Amino acid sequence: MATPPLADVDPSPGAAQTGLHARLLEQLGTAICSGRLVAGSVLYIDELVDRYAVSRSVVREVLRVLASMGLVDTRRRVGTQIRPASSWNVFDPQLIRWRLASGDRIAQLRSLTELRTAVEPQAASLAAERATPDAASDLVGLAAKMWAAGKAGNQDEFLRLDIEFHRQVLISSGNEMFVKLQELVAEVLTGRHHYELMPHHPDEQALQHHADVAQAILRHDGGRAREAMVHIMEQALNEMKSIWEQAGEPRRD
Amino acid sequence: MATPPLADVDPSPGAAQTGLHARLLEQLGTAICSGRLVAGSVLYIDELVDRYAVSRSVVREVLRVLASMGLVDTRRRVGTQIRPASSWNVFDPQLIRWRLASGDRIAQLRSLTELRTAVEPQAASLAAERATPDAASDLVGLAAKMWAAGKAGNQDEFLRLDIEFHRQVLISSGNEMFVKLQELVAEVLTGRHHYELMPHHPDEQALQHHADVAQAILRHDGGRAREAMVHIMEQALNEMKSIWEQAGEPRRD
DNA sequence: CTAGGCCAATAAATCTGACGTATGCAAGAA
DNA sequence: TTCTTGCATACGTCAGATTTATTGGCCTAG
Repeated sequence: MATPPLADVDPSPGAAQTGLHARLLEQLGTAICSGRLVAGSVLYIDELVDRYAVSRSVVREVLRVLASMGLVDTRRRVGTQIRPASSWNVFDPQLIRWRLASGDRIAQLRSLTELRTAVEPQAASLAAERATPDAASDLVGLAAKMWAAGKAGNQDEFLRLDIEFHRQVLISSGNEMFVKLQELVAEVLTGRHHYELMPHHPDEQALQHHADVAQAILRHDGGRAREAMVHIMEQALNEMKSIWEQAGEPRRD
Repeated sequence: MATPPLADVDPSPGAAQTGLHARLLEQLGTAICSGRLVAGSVLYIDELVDRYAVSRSVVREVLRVLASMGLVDTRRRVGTQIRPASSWNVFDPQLIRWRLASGDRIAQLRSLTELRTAVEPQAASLAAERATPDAASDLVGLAAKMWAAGKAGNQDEFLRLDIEFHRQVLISSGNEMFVKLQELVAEVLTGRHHYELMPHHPDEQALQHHADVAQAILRHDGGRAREAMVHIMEQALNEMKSIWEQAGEPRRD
């Protein structure tokens, strides 16, 4: 009932979305994630065809994708039912973006950060075992550049290097799932979703910890690499906490 | 060229697959994951329509789903291109199942286990902070039952309780992503995918560690909960290692 | 000979109408 | 009350047509 009327000639919400499929997917995906479409409620193909003025092909293809994400469940003679959040594939990048853009933003940010906190120390430890000498040297170099950028107060450059550093560590861990996870985190940190992000203070300690991680990996010292990374994560976790502890106020959508 | 001819009247590979959509999705998904369809190679809708004797609707809907998983990329005037493994959404449950059934089985098992090793200690720590008294008591009860089943040598029951125990810990962590992760792990452990799995020896130490985790959570002692869970993970990791270190032999597909 | 813009071939994107099919629900029988 | 049967329904699948974006070649101007 509270669903938007149509999206025929809507140019695009934030970033340009080309193609009817992508646009309808975005519409329905965000509607479900935001809770505008309540779990248990039912959609009908013909109804969507009318409401959004697109063909059945488009609607059906979108519903198939949403079903593969666990957002909906379509059955004969019943229609397409919205599934509860517990059924969603919360690791789907697309779904994560929708949730970050919705009211679940804080919860999603928290889940992702906690996951990162768990994974990166383990990744650092594995990297110490598996990193090639070249990769380890690159890490040491990156840490040095971070130090320079931090001292110079160059925040943009620092953020870029920071992300690159963590990416290299996760790649060196040799675990493809860790790498994919980092891509998600990087997207959030880059502010590609521009929600009020932390200023990202590079302080003395953080710089030292990054250097420690690089050194430990170079020396194949998994224990120290993990330990240093834990400290980095604690700091990141605290920064995030300051965000979501003050965040309880409502937002536009 | 090496792709199978058709799947029109193929009943089902392992488990019953109902509907043309599900069957074609399975076919293409496993073909890509197994490497039979090489990254970079191109498929055409009409070609698939002919080869599998299904309508364009079915093919298009399947390709949309595969695209949302990052397995393929379909562009106008070009066709549908198989994407490299680095682009895949390796957290998609469906994709994980395909990979577990393919030649990537060992690598997938390793990635998932390493991820689990990283996550569960963190989850135990968070659970110690957040678990309700009821949930914590249940955990203690579960640990006790595990002890009993372990002593009695009841392996099936032990496995069931083991999975339930870890599920409860992850649920109590309050992190939805952790829970989803556990669902994947449980699926593998249950042997629902029946690949030769470890015998799963419940030894004295493992039993003690589970009890320790439960006790620590009950007392809100995050540090000890994490520590005990680390021990459990080390043991699980070693069991897994014994699998993939001896596994280098070729398989049917 | 190179760079930039025009044009046609192509394969996906979208639309449309029809028919098949499983299935939830209710009416009727035991 | 319970079970069976039949029907209405909304998705599943099919077939064909049309539109549209893109690619790569071709041509002209520099």
